[in-house]
Amino acid sequence: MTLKQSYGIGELAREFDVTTRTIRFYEDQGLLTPRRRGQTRIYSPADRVALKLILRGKRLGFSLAESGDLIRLYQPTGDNRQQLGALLEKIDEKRTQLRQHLVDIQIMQQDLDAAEERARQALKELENKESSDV
Amino acid sequence: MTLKQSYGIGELAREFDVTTRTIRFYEDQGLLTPRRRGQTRIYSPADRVALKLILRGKRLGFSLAESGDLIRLYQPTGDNRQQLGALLEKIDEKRTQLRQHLVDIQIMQQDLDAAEERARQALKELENKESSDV
DNA sequence: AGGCCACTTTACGTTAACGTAAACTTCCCC
DNA sequence: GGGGAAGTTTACGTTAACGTAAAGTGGCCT
Repeated sequence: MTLKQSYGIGELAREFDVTTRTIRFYEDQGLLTPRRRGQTRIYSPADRVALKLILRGKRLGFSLAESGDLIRLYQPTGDNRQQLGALLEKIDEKRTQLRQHLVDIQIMQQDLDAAEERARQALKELENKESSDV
Repeated sequence: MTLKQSYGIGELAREFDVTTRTIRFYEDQGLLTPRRRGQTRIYSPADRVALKLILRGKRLGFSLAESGDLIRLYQPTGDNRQQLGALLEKIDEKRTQLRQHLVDIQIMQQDLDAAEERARQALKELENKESSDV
């Protein structure tokens, strides 16, 4: 068995730990485009990848609209030079944004280091105090 | 001149490009604690740092409540062992979260690389087509 | 004194991203 | 053939994070 060809809505919901309501909402926003068998939705591997991307975007503080942009970046809509140019620009924008994210994360990590250091120091002092209390 | 001792609300708003409404809202949420001169707010360097942290958190997709946690991590509330233990746990949580962020960013950067590659390839093909059109 | 600015409080409005409930169909199982 | 289980549509509700408007205060300038 290679990879699944299609997924049900509940299946995806379980895998990514979201509700079916959420998945349908993303479709409503134009982020997912499942086909139908009768009236039930059938999701392709591409839909699954898109969903993954949306959730990753959420973790990084991207809005659904922004994630929509990203999804469209990966779909070969590239026809004329105009669009391709705009595409490259958008990619560059996102890159800049991600770089800022990296900086933010590094600063936060340093802050956490400092906070941990202070906490450990405070613990040490408590212990010293106790041993002198004996 | 070393560093400013205090800041006005408009001053901070300009520096960080937010509205005064936003700053007052953060105070309402307990994230900032300016003192008063008469009825106007006076912000300390610590408030300014907190505001910076909040906005950095926002860029990373943190809620105001989460940023509130972070702010409290940096304030030496550390009194008893209980609290210090809980503090260290929280720090570790945040660290884990930041690590996930890093992974997310790396994946996105790779995706962007791939998208750019495809776009450049598509451009190339357009050019080839044109040169054969002459 | 008049006017302008920066500040204040109070309070209702708004948007994104879903939650939740109701009422329905379809299929499968025993 | 009755009853889950999983899917559907429709629609109103909710929360976070502010926006926006109205009405007032205090200082400074000329």
